[in-house]
Amino acid sequence: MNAPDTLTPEPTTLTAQLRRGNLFAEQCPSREVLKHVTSRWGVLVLVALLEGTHRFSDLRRKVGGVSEKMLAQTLQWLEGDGFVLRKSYPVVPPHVEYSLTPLGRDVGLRVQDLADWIELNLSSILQARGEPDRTAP
Amino acid sequence: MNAPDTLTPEPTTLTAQLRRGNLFAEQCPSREVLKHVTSRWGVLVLVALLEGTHRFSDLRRKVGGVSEKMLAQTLQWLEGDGFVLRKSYPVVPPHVEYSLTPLGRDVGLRVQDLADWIELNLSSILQARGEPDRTAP
DNA sequence: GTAAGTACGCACCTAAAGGTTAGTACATGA
DNA sequence: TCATGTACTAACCTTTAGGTGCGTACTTAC
Repeated sequence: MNAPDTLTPEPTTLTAQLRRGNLFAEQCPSREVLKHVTSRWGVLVLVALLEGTHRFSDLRRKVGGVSEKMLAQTLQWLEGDGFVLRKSYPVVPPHVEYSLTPLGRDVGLRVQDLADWIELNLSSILQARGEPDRTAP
Repeated sequence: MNAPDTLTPEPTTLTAQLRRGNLFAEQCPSREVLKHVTSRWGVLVLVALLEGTHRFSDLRRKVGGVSEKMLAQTLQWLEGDGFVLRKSYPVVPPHVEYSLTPLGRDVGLRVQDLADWIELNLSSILQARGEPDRTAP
């Protein structure tokens, strides 16, 4: 099942592999992107922004527990990857709006799908965990 | 700290919130599960196991860059959450097989969906990043 | 007059993730 | 006989994610 490296199981070219990205390869840039998207706050920010444009402090209030520093950093990561669009208005009390790019909406949906699944199946998971399901009646 | 508790934005009961899980709530156990699933190696292990049962060292070889320690720990996390089934045969060179539970297959599929999307759209992302797309001809 | 809100940057610090090395108890192959 | 593979654990160390607090340049509201 697990193929020794001597034989290439899939007939893909090197460039095709690079173009596609291969998460199993250690040095693949896709690992970085995955890290941003699945980071502790990245997930929550993406899901939050799926609901629409938010300002910085809106996000801060919505995502329970983020520090300002991490929120800023996460937004910069996601902006750098082309998932988030930052629009700042040069008014005197700062005003900045964050929204998702089309690319961001795409990942966001998949992340949300995962997040929703976990939320919905939480009690099953906790039961499997052996931790008595305290949510049960 | 955040969100005045005085106003409840959504008319859900406390038990419903607990049963469902709410990732935006700081102390919700779903955060833990999400952490395991979206951890650096958790993602890759889940995707790898979707292809079928693997032995420890098969996984180690397949997932580029994992240390034995982290692989073991990740597998224990996922086993603890009821996503992974560990079957050990008490033979003299140790033999252990890892596979997904039905619950695990469910999350795995969503994680794979996300992973696949990133792999496929990698070059668009890298372009958005401003990093010249080195995969282009 | 001052307290609060805005969107951060900077500096410092802790906790946790992650890596490295060694060791185990045998069996098989060179 | 020595090396290698197996599935780990324990001890130790490094790196980084993440948190805390401070400052800012104003404005609005109390």
